[in-house]
Amino acid sequence: MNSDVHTVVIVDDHLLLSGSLEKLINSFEGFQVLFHASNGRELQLKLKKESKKPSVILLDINMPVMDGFETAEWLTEHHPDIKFLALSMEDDEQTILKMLRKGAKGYLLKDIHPDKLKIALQETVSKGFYHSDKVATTMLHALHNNNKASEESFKENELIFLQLACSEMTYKEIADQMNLSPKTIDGYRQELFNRLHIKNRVGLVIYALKNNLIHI
Amino acid sequence: MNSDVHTVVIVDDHLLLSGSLEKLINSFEGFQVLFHASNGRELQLKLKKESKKPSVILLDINMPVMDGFETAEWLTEHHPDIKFLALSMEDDEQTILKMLRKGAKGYLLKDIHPDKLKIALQETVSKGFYHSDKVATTMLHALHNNNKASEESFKENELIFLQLACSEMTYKEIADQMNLSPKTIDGYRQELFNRLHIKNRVGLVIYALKNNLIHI
DNA sequence: AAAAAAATCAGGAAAAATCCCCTTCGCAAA
DNA sequence: TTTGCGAAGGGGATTTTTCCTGATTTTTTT
Repeated sequence: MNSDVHTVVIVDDHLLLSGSLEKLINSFEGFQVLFHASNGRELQLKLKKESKKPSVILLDINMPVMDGFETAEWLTEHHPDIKFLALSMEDDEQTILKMLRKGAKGYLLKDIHPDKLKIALQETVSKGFYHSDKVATTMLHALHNNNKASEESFKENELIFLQLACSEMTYKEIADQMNLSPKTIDGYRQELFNRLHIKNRVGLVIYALKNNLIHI
Repeated sequence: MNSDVHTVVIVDDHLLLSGSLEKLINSFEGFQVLFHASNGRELQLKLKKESKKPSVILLDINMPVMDGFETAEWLTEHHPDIKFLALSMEDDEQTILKMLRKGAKGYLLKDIHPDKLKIALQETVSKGFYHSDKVATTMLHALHNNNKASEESFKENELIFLQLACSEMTYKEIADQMNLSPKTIDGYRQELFNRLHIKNRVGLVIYALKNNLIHI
């Protein structure tokens, strides 16, 4: 294994994808898969054990135990020298931006052509980042109307309320759970209805689901 | 290409998965990928054009244009000699049973180990089917309490109501839409609450989402 | 055709959700 | 110091949801 071979680590809970992805990447000239992990926790352990550090990490977002967001934070904090690319099926703006803000050097959708993956890996090691046209467009779009971003950014309590609202709890029960007055909860509700242009609690649930604010 | 090589076709809209899966399958002794399709419609066209018929088809469920269910029906109808395995991330009982009823020779979860895929392909060509422990258990479970199945089977109007209830419409508006009295709608609601053990409309929405009765 | 079962619809009431306008408090900017 | 702002909370009214019980009509079974 000579020194100009770049090593890759795959973090994904779908064994079939990570296993076959390994075959694909090993077929790319100049790239070699070092190991897999099926979640962030496992990645932490294996990085500690391995003496060799990977050139690039392919990081899935939806994983059990420790998901892509947490893992991205940890990587940026503890291994700022290792570049990582997010790899996900979600193509919504919020998710993409969130991963890029957490330090991802690029964002790959799982339905890209295998050749694109090769290009992404090559550019990541050579230029330090890779942004597909779609992601670049998304970033521009986000910059362009960050006014709309305010509509879709939530305060901590709003997020908690949002998640509890997507359950069978009554508002009174939610108020108890959050140690707040039912009237305060009513305030959160009204504010969100206005901001998101929705008419009732079902709309709230649908919104939260569509925007990956909760997952069921 | 000698005659004891079994050919495989992959139907999946995630190019990255199907592309890398091809590498994996080609590395299995005795197996060779014939071609891909990214949905059922494309499969139809390519099967017509190709003179060679595949031994096995790996069929994803969630696809645009023509999904796995439709494709399974078409295959069973027009190519009963081609065996196909369902390949999906959904592990809920309803989906598994639905695919098996439509003629799938097995059901593979996308998080299986690559070695399992090899075994599945081998058993499918040799024995004609492959059922993992998990799927076998699910089938037994389904047979065991098909009473519960009645809990989870819906009449036409119940399904329509369920879908409309997952919107911002009031029950009165739903009644108008369905040309029924609001009191009838109230009856549907009450009946579903009892049968599904849920307490309010949010529970209904969550249930519908979890069981793929609607998709947003 | 008669009986049974299922679907549709109603009355009435309590609980929850929704809406609108208002007060207080703390904190920070002017 | 005053002014302004946002978060927490309140009063009170209306609409919608939820629940329970019973009646009528339609469909199915016998």
